[in-house]
Amino acid sequence: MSRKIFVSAKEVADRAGVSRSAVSRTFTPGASVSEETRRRVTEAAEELGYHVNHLARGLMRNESGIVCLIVSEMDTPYRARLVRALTQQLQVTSKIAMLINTDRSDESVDQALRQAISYRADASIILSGMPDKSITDLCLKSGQRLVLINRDEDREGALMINLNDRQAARRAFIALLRAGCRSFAFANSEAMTPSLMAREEGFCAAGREHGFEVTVERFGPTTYQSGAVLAQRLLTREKRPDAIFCVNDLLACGLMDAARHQFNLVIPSDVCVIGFDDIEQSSWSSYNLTTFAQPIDRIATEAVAWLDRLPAELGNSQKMHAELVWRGSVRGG
Amino acid sequence: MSRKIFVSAKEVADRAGVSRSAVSRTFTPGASVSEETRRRVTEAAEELGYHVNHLARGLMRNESGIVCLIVSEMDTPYRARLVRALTQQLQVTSKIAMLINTDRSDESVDQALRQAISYRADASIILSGMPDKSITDLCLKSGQRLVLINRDEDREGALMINLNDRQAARRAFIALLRAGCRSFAFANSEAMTPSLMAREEGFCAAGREHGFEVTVERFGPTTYQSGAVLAQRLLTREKRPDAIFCVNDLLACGLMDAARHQFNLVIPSDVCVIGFDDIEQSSWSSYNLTTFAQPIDRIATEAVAWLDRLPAELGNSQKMHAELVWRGSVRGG
DNA sequence: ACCCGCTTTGCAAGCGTGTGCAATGGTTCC
DNA sequence: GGAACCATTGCACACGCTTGCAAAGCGGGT
Repeated sequence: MSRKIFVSAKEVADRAGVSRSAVSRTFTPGASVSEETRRRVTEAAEELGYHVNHLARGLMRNESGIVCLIVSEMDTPYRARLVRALTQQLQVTSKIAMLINTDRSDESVDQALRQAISYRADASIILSGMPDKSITDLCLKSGQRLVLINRDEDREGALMINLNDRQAARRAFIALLRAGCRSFAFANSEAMTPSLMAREEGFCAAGREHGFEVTVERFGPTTYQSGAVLAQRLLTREKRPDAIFCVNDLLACGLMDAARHQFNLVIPSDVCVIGFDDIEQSSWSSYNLTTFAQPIDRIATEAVAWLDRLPAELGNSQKMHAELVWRGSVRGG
Repeated sequence: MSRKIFVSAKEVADRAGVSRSAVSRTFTPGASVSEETRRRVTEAAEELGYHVNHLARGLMRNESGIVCLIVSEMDTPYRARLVRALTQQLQVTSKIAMLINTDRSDESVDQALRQAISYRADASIILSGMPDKSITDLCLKSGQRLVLINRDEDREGALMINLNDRQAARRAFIALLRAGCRSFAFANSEAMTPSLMAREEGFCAAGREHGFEVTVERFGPTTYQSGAVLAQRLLTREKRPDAIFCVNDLLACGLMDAARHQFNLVIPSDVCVIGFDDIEQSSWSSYNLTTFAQPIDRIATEAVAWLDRLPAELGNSQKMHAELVWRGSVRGG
C-alpha cells in the first residue's frame, strides 16, 4: 500500500511553462503542436521522468491497449511458443498482453473473461477451454474483440482460427500406409477437445476408406506420461500395431520412449510414429519425430492483425494448414 | 476503433434506485452498505452485466493491481514454468500479470519498464536481462516494487532472488568425484549471465580444491543445439572427459544426444552428466538426467508475497536452495 | 421527550487524461 | 490596409471510479 508518486502531465506543463493540453498533445500522434513547445515539453518530460498514464488515457479514449491471453498449462511447449509469438506480435502493434492462467477450476475461463472486461481489454484471445456463451456475448456486446484459437465451437462475431486437423490426420494415414504399415493405432488423451477429436476422427475415417480398422486408445491428460501408458496398452496387444498416430508430440515422445526402453522396439522399423505440433523436442535427435507443424507465427500474426480491422470486414473464420514435417520416425519419406 | 459500450456504475445505480456511491461501495470490500441495498445493487449489476472498471479504480486508488513480468525467450522450459507459477500466484492474491517480451533489442528491458510505468504497474518482476540503473531508479522513486530473479546485480530497494549457484556447482563436483570420475569438464554457453558464470566458477573452484583441472568450453546461446556443439568439442579431445557438468538442462540434453548418437558413448558408464534446472525433459526416460531443481513454486510465492509487504520490512535479498535430483546420468547415487 | 452513538447514504471533489471549442497571433492574398 | 486563412494554444468538460464529510435515520438509555 505504498503511496505511489508518478509524475503527472500537470507537473511537466508547469516546468515547461505551457498548458497541460500542450503536454497531452505532444504525446498524442497527429495532434497540433508547434516544434518549439514540443521540444520544451519532451525536454521537461525527460527530466522529470514523465510517462503518459495509460490507465487514464484508456479511460478517456475508451481503448486500453490491453489484450488478454487466456490459457491453461502454458508451460507446455506448444502453448508457450504460441504465447510468446502472440505477445511479441502484440507489442509490434503497440498493444500489450495481459496473461490469465486458467489452470484451476472449469469456470475459470469465465472468470478470466470477467477480468478482461474489468480491465477494459480491447480484446481477448482464448487458447484453452471454452467460455460460456452468456459471457462471450457480454464481451462482444461490450465491443470487445474475441479470438478463439483451435476452439472450434461457434461464436458469432468472434474470430475463430482453426487447423485442418481432419485433413492432416488423413495425410498422416496416407504417409503411414505408403511406409508399408498395415496395423494402425491412434493414441489419444481423454481431454476430448474438438481439435484432438477431429484428428482422431480424420485418422479413423481415412483408415476405413482404405479398408483398415484403426485401434483407438485414450488415456489421461495430454502429456508425456500418458504417452507411456498408451504405449503400454497398445504395444501389448496380440496384434501389435506397426503405425501409431499420436494426437500430440508430447504424447508421442512418451510413447516412443516407452516403446524403446520398455519394449525394446526400434523406430521406425518395428513401429512408425507420427505426432502433432512440431514442438522443439520433436527435432531432438532422440526423437527425430515426423510430425505436423502448426504455423504458429502466422496464427499469431493473423490473430493480432484482425484486432485492428474495421468491424465491417469481420470475416470470422480462418482455416490454417498444418504442414507435415518429415523426420525419421516413419520409414521412407 | 469500435465504440466500446461497457455498462457503468451510474446505470446500475439508476436501475437499482440508489446513488452511484452505493454501487461503488457494494464492490468495495469492507465498505459500509446495508444488506438490502447490496442485494439490489448486485442484482441490477448482474442483469446489466456490470463489472467495475479497473482502469478508473486504479486511477483513483493509485493502485492498478497490475504486475509486469519482463522476460525473453519465454518458451524455454524453465522460463515457461516460472512464468506460469508467477501468474498463478499473482492471481491468487488478486493481482494480474502483464507479460512483456524482451526478445528483440538489448535496450528493450528498459522499454519494458517504461511500459510498466505507463500502465502504472504496482510492480515489475524481471526474469531476463538487466535494466539500466537510471530506469530502475525511476521505478523505485515512483513507488513501484521491483523483483529481480537470478539477476545478481545490486539494486537498492528491489527484491533480489538468487540461487546458491556456486554451492550447487561444488555439490555437483563432489557427486561426480564420488562417482569415480577423474576428468572433469564444464559445458557453458556464451550468454555469460551472472548465474551461469557462478556455476562455472563454483565448479572450477571445487575442482582446483581437489587437485583437478576442469576443462571449460563455451559456445553460443544456452540451447539444445549448443549442447551438441559442445559435445563435439569436448568429446573429441585426446583426453576425453568422463564427467561433464552442463550449465543448464537444455544444453545437457543436446550434449547427451550427441554423445550417444554421434559418439556412441553410454551414459553414465562412459561419461557422467549433470544438468541444472530440472526441466520436464530431464525426467523423460531418454535423458533421465541428474540435475538441480530450482524451487520454482517457492520463488514465485516469495516474489509475490513480498509485493504485499509493508515497506518497513523490505529485506531485499533472498537466497534460494537448488536441490540435487538424483537420476541415472551419474554412476552410483 | 431528549440525547448519544452507530450505521447507512448522498453529495461532491478529485484521480490524470483527451479533445471540442473559441481565442490568439501570424501569414498571405487582394 | 484589411480580409481570410491557418496553425497553435488554453479553457473546461468528460471519462468512471473512490472516498471524506456531513446529513439522515434509528434504536436505546435516561
